[in-house]
Amino acid sequence: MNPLLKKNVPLPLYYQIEEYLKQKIEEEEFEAGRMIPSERELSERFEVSRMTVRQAVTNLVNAGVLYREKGKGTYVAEKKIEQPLKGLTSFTEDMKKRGMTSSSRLLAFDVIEAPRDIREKLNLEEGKKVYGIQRIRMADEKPMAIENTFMPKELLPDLSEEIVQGSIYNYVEHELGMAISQARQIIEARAADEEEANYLNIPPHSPVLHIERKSFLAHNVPFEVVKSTYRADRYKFITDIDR
Amino acid sequence: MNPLLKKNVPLPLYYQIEEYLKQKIEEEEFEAGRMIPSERELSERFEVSRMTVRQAVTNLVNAGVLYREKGKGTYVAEKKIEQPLKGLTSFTEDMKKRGMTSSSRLLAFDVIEAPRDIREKLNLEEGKKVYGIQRIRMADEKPMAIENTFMPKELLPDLSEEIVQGSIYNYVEHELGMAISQARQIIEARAADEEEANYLNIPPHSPVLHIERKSFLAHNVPFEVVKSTYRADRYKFITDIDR
DNA sequence: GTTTTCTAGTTGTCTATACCAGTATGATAT
DNA sequence: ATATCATACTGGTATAGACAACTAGAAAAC
Repeated sequence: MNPLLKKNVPLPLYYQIEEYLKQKIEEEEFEAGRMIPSERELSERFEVSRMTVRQAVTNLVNAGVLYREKGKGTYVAEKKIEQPLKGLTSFTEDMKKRGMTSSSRLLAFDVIEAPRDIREKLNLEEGKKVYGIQRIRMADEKPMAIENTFMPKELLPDLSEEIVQGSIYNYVEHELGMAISQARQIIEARAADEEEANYLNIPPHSPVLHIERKSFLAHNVPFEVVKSTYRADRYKFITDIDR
Repeated sequence: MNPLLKKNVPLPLYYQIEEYLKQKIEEEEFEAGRMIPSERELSERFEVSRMTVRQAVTNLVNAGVLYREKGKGTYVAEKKIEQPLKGLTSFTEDMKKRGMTSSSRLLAFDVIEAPRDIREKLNLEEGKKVYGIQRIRMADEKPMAIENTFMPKELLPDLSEEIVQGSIYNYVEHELGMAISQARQIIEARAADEEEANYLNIPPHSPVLHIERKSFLAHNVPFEVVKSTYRADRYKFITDIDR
């Protein structure tokens, strides 16, 4: 029996071939732009039919790991550019990816009646309470952003300052079992007002990057509105687009 | 011969089956959440082998149109929510979506030796030529942004002012048959310099939104670098995130 | 009535084969 | 030297069948 594949294991052969190919690419035995063995070659080597090899290769082509050229061969694709901000990242994760340490100073943790714009953005009725959390976010010990977070009290009845000091997203996803599925961000340039300039330790009227993020749970339930003001001299927003 | 498929036409059978299924879904003969005929049923109806039907269905599953449940059947997926600004949009499309008319004033259309930063971003060797295109972008007849586009001459040897006045993306995709697959954008806030303020008709040192976009063709071939400067009082950047 | 077993139907995996359609290369004819 | 052709590769499409894994419901056993 061919020792390359385990035929007594419940893993499909095509899946094992996928793993084999991915590993060889990882080990750079098959390099980007180089051809991998042909389908017929692989089918002989693994002692499986060519259709089985094709299933493995097709999956990797769909995943963007390989690409085929008719009459020529199948090649290893260039790695996709790294997705720094794909998905939702917390400030902490974001700074970590940028190679900076992050810390934060809690300025306010209140339960307030939702102001009108927040109420509308969170689809709340008049009089409903929200958490209003204000923090200074620091990167490498220096101020990076002011962050104002609003979340409906009814969705998180037991939110505390301690939890806020840790990872709110972690708490929501793992403790409460709610998944944040989508978000929309609106990004604009502004001039810092006196208060912002003061907190961020920059001259008044300096340009700042203002980001408003609205996050949704499953079924498009609004979950939070975060208004952030970043120092423009320290922060650039990066976003990748796949078509 | 089975009249449902044209066997004397160069279109693959699996492709014709895909089209058939998509049409039935479009016509709501197969509704969301409802089961489509089984693979065996389809293979009999079309008088093709089941593997051919599977190829069609697999493609639609990968495209998110259908989903399979082992032992039960194959179902029509719910339509995805429309992504307003997902994907790469041209200035024209962007303004259209925002309900504004767009126009543009060409300030420069040059072929120049690539400056160092552009050369590095486009992976070009020293001395290679690039198009340098400068435009004022107007929305509702008023200045909205300054746009500086750089594209390698070798990728588009026959680019002309006329093409630039139209849709470059259209030209690239449909005339040249190259597909733009990915892009990265870096967004930051700045204070407008004298020249920018002048072109955009805003006070000097006003905040502006600076967006640098780098687009890629297939296989991560860099295709263009666009540096845009938007009036912050008129433009907000919106981005949606799916997890 | 409740539980278990059977059965028919579904998708999942896999084989062995065939022929088509592009590509590259070397032999051959000009 | 330069075309042209033959050939031997590559991936693309398609067949007919087999058995496995899973689901739902009907039939049988209790």
